[in-house]
This record gives sequence, structure tokens and C-alpha cells, in this order.
Amino acid sequence: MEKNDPITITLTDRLFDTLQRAIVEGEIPSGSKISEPELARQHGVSRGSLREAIGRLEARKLVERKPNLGARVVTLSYEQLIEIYQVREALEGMAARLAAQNMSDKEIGELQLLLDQHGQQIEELHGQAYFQKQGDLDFHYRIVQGSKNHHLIGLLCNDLYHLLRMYRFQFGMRSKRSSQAFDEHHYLLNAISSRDPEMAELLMRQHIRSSRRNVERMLLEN
Amino acid sequence: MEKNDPITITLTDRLFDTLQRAIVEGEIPSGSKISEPELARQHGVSRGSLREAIGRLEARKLVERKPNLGARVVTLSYEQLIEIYQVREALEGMAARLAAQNMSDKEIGELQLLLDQHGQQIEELHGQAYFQKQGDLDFHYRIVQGSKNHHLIGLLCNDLYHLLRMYRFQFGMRSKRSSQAFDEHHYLLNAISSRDPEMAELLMRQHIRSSRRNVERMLLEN
DNA sequence: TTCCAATAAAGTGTCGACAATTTTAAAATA
DNA sequence: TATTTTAAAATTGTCGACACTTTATTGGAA
Repeated sequence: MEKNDPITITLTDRLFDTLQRAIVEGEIPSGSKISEPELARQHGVSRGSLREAIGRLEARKLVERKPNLGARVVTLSYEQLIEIYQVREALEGMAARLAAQNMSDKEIGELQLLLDQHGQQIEELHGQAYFQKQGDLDFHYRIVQGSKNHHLIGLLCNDLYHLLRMYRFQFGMRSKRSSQAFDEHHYLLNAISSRDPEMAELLMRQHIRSSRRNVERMLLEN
Repeated sequence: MEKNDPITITLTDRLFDTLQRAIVEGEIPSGSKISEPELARQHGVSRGSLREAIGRLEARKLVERKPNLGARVVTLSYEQLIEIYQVREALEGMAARLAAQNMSDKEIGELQLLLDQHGQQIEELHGQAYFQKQGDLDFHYRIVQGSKNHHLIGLLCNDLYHLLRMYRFQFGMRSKRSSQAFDEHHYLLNAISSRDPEMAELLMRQHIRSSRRNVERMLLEN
């Protein structure tokens, strides 16, 4: 019989989630200094617990810490965003390759269903921003899970995901290439259905590269 | 004028380094439970500082923590090692691609020099294990640095590196394919010298894949 | 006034203690 | 004896306090 670990949520856990959300959504501004006494007071918690939470945020590259100087929310930059896309291209490319090998037929079927829903929503909303914001993430998320590589899953869904979300939030990155992205998702799913790892990786990498170029264009306009 | 941040080493920093080394080298056995009071006493430090250090070890996947149950040193497994190699293939492949674009001529020259030294040592030692253990790491390390992608560098040199070193240590993974690996390094450096990103990535991925297969063979013998 | 030194205020690093939970040991019941 | 209950011990989570470092403020000299 499985011994279900009692999912106790520690104070530090909750604090970490709260702060992560606040940082990602810009509530605590990018680049701002974090005052331990003040934050601890605001959340009605001791500095010790807060420091543990900050440690985790640091591990996820959401804050940077210097000894005796304290922690600052990471400063968003064009250069770092490009770096993140390069890492994503490598990791998600591998994820797609592995997903083509390891996803179950059932999972592939469900992904197909999800994509159909996206198609409908695009028609209805006439290519609105919904897709980029949630649908795109859902799709990628499932493929990463389908890789069945826990290390890869952790890297993408825990570490990179939130940083990327932070950029999306604060740089206002909804794009109008939703229908193009939809097509790309479609081709990619075909490759996975055909159990073609090589092609799946290729298409995923192209997909991410084109979305990087899209971001590059957008940022150059500002 | 540059304001050199005073490189103050905090207690937690030192503790973290010490524990990391102890875990990587098997001094604290894989899978064993970590007792906070005991470890704190042994190192003459408070539990608070120790807990921060453990938190960092957790972020590097060297220990696993469960609320109210404490931390355990990660359990090494064949499956996880394969996962790590897959992640490495993706990330270092991208690193090689970027290195072919971004390494300076000077850096490439120095890398060439390093490789020449390795060649000599292999002749002298008649293909001894030195290469795999240190030389191989040096070479890969420099290429990762050459990518100039800080995110990538952090992921590989901070996170993955120590886990991999732990496996090398505890699984006794010196192989006798040092001369083959040397040749592969040579081809790879040629691709980088020629500023051929595509080829550099391809060769790096093959190199890592073949070293993964080598590990697979070795482990199947046990 | 402007610059520098001395001092005060605030912030971070580290510690020991208490509260809550888990594990171990002992006692009691079947 | 085996199994469940109860109590004790140990361990983790959380807190408040103190020491040391950095930053802000004040006061004086050029």
C-alpha cells in the first residue's frame, strides 16, 4: 500500500509561493531591494523563515544576493531574455525528442484534444492574445512532462518557467502570431504522433527560435 | 574606478562548500539521512546556518528534503544518470554551438594549447585514466564558458557539474576510452576554430552520447 | 560651500530557545 | 506472544535577540 506523505505545507513554502508570485507579476518591482525586516513584518513572519524563502528565490534566479548587502529582485534585460530562449531551445528541443519516444498514446490523444480546443478558441476570439498567454504554455508544459525525464521537467517547469513568465508579464509580451504558433504546434504534434524524435526536436527548436525572433523584433521597436 | 565588492565569505558559504564536497566524495553516504543537530555540532555552527546550507544543497539536487522528515542525501541511480546525460547533451550541445560563435580567437588558441598538453600526457601515461577525470572536465568547462551565456554556464558549471562529479566518484567511472575522447575533442575544436556552430553542436552531442553509451555498457556489467 | 571624519541608525549574519511534529520506547490489552 | 495505546525522547519548524557590517547623518576643517 502506498504511504501517502502527508502534504504538510511549511510556512516557508507558503511564503516562497507568495513572494514568487509577487515578483513574477511585478508587485515587487524588478531591480528593487528586499528589506528583510520590512518584508518579515508585512507577512507576519520571522526573519529566519523569510531568509529561507529568499534562498529558494535565489536558486530560481528571481533574486540576487550579495553578502552583507542583501537581496535584490533580478533586473530584467534584453540580453538575459535572449539567453533564456537559447537555453529553452536546447532543453525543450530535447524534451520534444524524448516525448516522441516516451509519451503514451493516451497522452498524445489528450494533447491532440487540447490543440483542437485551441483551434476553436482562435477562431472564436479571432486570434486574440489568449493563445500566447495560456494555451502556448499548456502545450509546452505537456510535452515537457511527456519527456518523462524528471531532471528536464524540473529545470523547465520549476526553474525557467517562472523567469519566463516574469518577462511575459512585465514586458507585456502577448504577440499576434497566435495562428502561426498554432500551426507550428500542429506540425510538432504530428511528429510526436509519428514517433519521429529527430523531427520533433527540429520542429520544437524552430518553433522556439521563431518566437525568440519575434521577441527580438518587438523589443527593437521600443 | 571599479568598486571591487569585498568578497566576504559567509559562514553558510563555507559550510555549503564543505558539505557539497563531503557529499560528492561519498563521505556522507548517498541515501543517508542528515541530522541537523548532529551536523551542526560537528561543524560547530548553529542549526540556522546549517539549514540555509542544506537549502542550497537541495537546489543543486544533492539532497532531498521533506517537511518534518528532514533531508537525505540524494540516492544515485542508473535511471537518473541517464537523465543527466540527456540534459547534458542538450545543454552542452548548445554551448558548443554558441562557443563557435562567441569564443575569442585568444580563447580558442588557449584551448588548442590545453588539448596539445592532453595529447602529450596521454602518450606519456599510455592512455591512463587522468584524461577522463580532469582533462575531460577542463575541456568541457572551457567550452561552456566560451558560450558566453551566463544562464547556460550557471546551469552546467554550478548545478549539473557537481551531481555528475558525484556519480564519477561513487560509481568509479574512469574509462579507458581516453584516446577516443581525445580525438573527439580534437574534431570539436576544429569545428569551433572554423566558426561552424552547426558542426560544433553536432560533434559535442555525439561526444556526450558516446560517453553515455560507454557508461551504459559499464553499468550493465555490474 | 565642499569635503572628509566620526557617529548614529539600519540591515544582515548568526545564535540559542521554544513550539509542533515525528520517531522511539514502554505499557497495556487481546 | 503479538498488537495496539500511551508516554517519552528526539528532530524539525519557527521565533526573537545579539554581533558585526553597511549605510545614513551629523559636525567640523579646509
